[in-house]
Amino acid sequence: MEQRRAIRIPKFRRRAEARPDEVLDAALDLFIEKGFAATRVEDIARRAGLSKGAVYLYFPSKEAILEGLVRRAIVPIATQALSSAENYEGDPRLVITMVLKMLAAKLNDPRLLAIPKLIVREVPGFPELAAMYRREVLDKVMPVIEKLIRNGIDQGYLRPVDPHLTIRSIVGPVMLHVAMAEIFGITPPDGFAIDRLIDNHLTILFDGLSAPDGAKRWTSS
Amino acid sequence: MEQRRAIRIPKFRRRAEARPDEVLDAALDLFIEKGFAATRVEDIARRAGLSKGAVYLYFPSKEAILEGLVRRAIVPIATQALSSAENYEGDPRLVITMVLKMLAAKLNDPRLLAIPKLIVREVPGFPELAAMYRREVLDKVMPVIEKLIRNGIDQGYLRPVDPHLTIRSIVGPVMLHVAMAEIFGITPPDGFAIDRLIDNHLTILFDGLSAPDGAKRWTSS
DNA sequence: AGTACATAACTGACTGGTCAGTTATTTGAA
DNA sequence: TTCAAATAACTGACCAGTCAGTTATGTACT
Repeated sequence: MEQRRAIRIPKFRRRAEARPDEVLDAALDLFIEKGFAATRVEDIARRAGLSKGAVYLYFPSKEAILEGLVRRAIVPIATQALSSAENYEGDPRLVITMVLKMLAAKLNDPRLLAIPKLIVREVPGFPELAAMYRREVLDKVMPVIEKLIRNGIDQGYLRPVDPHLTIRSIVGPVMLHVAMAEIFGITPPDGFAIDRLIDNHLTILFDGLSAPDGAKRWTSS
Repeated sequence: MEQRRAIRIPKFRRRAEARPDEVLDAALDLFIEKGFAATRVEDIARRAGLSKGAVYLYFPSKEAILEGLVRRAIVPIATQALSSAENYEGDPRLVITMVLKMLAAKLNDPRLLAIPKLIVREVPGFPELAAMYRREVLDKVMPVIEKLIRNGIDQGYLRPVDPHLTIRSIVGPVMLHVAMAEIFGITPPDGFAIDRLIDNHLTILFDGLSAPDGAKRWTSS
């Protein structure tokens, strides 16, 4: 009808392979803003420049959109993290430092941070989501870290700890830092400060909280 | 259960001060089971032995039920944790150990664990909930722990770390352990094992992950 | 080049069901 | 007899998913 000048906006695009990604982008924006339950499929459609019906040409249900979203965001990160740590032989503290810093960088991007938030939030009503995340990410990443720790112990870099449980000691503080900032808005006085957090955390993680002088080695129970 | 003979179950109870608590109990059960959004007010009423309308005699809205629930569960715990740690002067590692074990015990109770889960889940659609939790719990508990750490440093028990950030190093691993078990069903081979986790965590927290021999003190960056 | 048919891409009104909150009415304790 | 306590039927709004119809694009034939 009206194409004013040179450029025309095509209304249909045949072979529209880009569409699913556009829908996913729009959905992520809205899920971040209002959460899964509170965003209507029609809103997603609108933002993607489509009608509601068209969305259902690409995704069978609203949940499928969420699942697609998570899968798209997750898989590349998991493989990246894996490549850093796999087949590494040396001081595991170097890899742990690297991986944590990489993780922190990722978590600075709101669009990536949104994914774990969505998972945590929607799990009760959508268990397959957690199952997928576990299958695609955790079941791949955790064994690698575990092996890293085990090697570190065998080679005398680390004290003999439980490798499986120690994963929580490595990652937990970072997660809690993010969660506190996100959920309760609790940050250090100088802002999010994730780099300072990681430095502080690594110091404690590797060398312990106890003062070296006068403090006997700690024994639990 | 049902009494056939002498005693009769009064159908109305005037001045029913017990009612709000009964509604809260019922609501908690259902929120644990299906989450906030998916439980209907009528279900809550039914389980409390009331009609839907009656619930609205005691609570102005569904959200008010959630808020009441959280407040009722939270406040006693916060004060209890506080009394353990306040005005303590001595090796802070003892208190930290105690508080973590107490925390772990609490988190074993599904009805208590449900509260933070509900908060995390419902924050996006109900920010006052997070604000309340922060006001009533975190803003009271965190400064106490921070002071504990500061004292520990001053008295030579602990190395000089950032007290505010170190809170995450203390609590984070426990939280992550719980979260992993709850959300993804990931536990050690021998079950939830929170006690073993805490032992492993405290060892690392106080004495560090590094092997004492041959390993130079860790310096970040 | 123009015309006709084919089909992929898309639309938006509609349906069926759900559910928070309201209200007219009933119950029973005092 | 009175009235707070409780009920059950009702209202209004919402929204995921459907589908009959529309529009843009491709193709084949002349």
